[in-house]
Amino acid sequence: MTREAPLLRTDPVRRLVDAATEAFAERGFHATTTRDIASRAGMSPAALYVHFRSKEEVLYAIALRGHRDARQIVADAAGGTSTHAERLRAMIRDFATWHAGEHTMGRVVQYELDALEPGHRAEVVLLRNEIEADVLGEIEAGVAAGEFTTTDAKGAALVLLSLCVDVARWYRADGRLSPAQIGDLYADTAMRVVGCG
Amino acid sequence: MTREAPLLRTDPVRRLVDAATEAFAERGFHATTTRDIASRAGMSPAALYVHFRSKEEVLYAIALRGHRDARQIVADAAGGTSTHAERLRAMIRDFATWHAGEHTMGRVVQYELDALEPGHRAEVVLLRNEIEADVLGEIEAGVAAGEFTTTDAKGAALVLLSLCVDVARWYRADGRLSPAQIGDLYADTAMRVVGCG
DNA sequence: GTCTATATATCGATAGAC
DNA sequence: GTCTATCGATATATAGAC
Repeated sequence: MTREAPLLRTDPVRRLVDAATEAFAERGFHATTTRDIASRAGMSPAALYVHFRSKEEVLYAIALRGHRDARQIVADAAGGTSTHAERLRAMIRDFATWHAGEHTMGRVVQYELDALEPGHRAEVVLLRNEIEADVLGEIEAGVAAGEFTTTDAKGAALVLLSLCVDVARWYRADGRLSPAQIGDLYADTAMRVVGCG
Repeated sequence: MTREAPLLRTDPVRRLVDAATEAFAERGFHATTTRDIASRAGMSPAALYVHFRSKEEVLYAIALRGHRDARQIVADAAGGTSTHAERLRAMIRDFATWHAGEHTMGRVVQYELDALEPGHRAEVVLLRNEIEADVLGEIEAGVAAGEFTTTDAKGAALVLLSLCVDVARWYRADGRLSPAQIGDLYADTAMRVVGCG
């Protein structure tokens, strides 16, 4: 059995990425200084450049991790249940819950993409397209199976994805609804939007 | 009859506000330089400070105008029709259409508020609360009148307002849907969400 | 009220010791 | 791999001529 990697808490790359995620979410990419990121990670200003070539590369690392996590959430929710209604419910519930619980990551992932270099941005857009295709595919399958009555599957997919993403904008930890409650509200809303039940 | 004000096109304050709105929407408040704003308005870097005390004051002027416009859109839509369903339809349709057609202003209004100084921010939040109260009030009135079947008026209001706001994030002029089509899609969605028809 | 020129501060990124 | 020190570029905002 091989040795484990160093503890996550002491992994400098992980510490820098986590620190940058918080900073970017609070103040935005352009308003965040590399000094601030390094300081939050308990390092000197120069330490960031040992692990990343630029501030933009830190954002790229965050965007990749965030989109891969989100994609996994949706893909996992799509498996394991039988009806299209239950699958769509689970997808929207978990995607909305993720944007609430991980709103710090979500805010960076959804609102700082324009700060990525074109090549990095294009890579991230591919992951976004996969998530959108997952949701649209489930709606269209439900319509084909007679579970949903909507005549505008694309419109319904647009509405539901937009709703989930916007949770990252307005969610506050001290608000009225918990992430799980938001997930339930949005799953119910999804059923109404596609015309189910 | 008194003289008219100077032509809008030559009003330097208006030119600076319009230039700043475009710049903030494209690159964000912090990434926009005062040189860029002045240059877009056809002025020297120093000219901005003749009309505004700081870059933040330009954002404040934009945020006030944007929120007042949006509030007016919703208030106007709430008048002139008879049923609560028609009123809510009109409110959501026009609010969504505004965020599409005025997506440049909408993006600044919805995503750059954190850059405002606390006092200015508080003022703008008051206007936002009025819009939210308008929508929630209409839903609750519709429920009381037996037009809507939802048992969660606050949840429905949250969902509908979030949907409309997020249009400013994803809308592109070269996209599949026109502002009017988005308005119709969202008005239909509103009826499904509150349980009407 | 607009300009040119610049004061002052701070940024991203690098150099070199350890 | 982390640090201190700093370079070069660029930012907001101001001074003073016209």
